[in-house]
Amino acid sequence: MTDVLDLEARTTGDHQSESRLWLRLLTCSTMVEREVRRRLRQQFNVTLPRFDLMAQLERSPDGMILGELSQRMMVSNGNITGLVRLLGEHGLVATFTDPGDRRATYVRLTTAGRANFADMAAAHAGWIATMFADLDAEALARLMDGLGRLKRSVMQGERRDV
Amino acid sequence: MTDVLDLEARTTGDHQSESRLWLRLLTCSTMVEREVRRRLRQQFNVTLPRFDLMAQLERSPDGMILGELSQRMMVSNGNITGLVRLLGEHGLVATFTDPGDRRATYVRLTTAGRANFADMAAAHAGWIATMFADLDAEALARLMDGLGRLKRSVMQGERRDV
DNA sequence: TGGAAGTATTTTAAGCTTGAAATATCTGCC
DNA sequence: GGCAGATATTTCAAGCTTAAAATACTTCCA
Repeated sequence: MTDVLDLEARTTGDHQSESRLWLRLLTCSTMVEREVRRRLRQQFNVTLPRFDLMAQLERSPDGMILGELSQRMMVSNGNITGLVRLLGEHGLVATFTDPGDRRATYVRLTTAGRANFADMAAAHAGWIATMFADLDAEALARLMDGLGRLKRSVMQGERRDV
Repeated sequence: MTDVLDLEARTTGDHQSESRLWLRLLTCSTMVEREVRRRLRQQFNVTLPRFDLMAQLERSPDGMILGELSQRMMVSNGNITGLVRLLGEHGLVATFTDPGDRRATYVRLTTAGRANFADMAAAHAGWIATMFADLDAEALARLMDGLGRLKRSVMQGERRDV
């Protein structure tokens, strides 16, 4: 049904649907992110990047190398350096050098960090559930699937790029 | 089929599906945004916030008040002040005070700004289309719909909040 | 009229983020 | 052994972003 229109689009360079979808995706993500930032600050006096870093560490009880953290969080190495230093000063994470490779630094949550994060994570999940409340299980599943495809599509493009 | 599980989830405070969906949404949005930032910098030597601001102005040929810009871009007022000053110094936007309300400042694209933006916008649409290339028309429509619901759901929650 | 409350914007201080250059260490090969 | 290239991290300067306080102007109503 849309084949003719698709062909038209590809020849004339009309990319409206994609651009509009991107705009909406960005709007959703910004709205949720702003709200999460606001609540983290108000209720836990913590910033989103610090929360995100702790969330990554929570999944690796044995610690994680800085570079891996940087990859997973999709931010620069220099960024991680500063965040880890700050969290370290607050006693929420601890670092140690890999004895087998003295270039590498491992980070892990301290006991205090883990307890602190558990509180925040529970509240966080609640905020998200509230914001997503009007989506039923099927809508959630559909979105999950569509975004999965999008993720693969974007990664595919990046691979083509290199 | 999922009713029992849903009930279980609501009683025990399990919000996994929502949290996982949020994580995936954030990943997609970050990936696309990073790529757009990179290309804007490399190919046009411009930052994403400046591009976004010009994109807003492009839709209002007669100009827009700073506060409206701030609302539409979902950023703080102070942020807009700085961006507009910078773009003004580069001759891409011009500002003038509303004669009827001397508190308000209008901004609009200059001719140079409009021309500059047209180039960038065309390239931008192409990048997005490439990144979204593996999604057919139906997948695009489905995502558009799902994100529309999500957007309304989040806004609903914010309204409840006040 | 006068002033209280509201609105538009700017300023400020603190923190995040980046890309690129610099530093330190490791690995593999001769 | 020793050196070239790869890898892990830090430093740096520039720019973005925010919330809150300050400034400037407008509106409304007694």
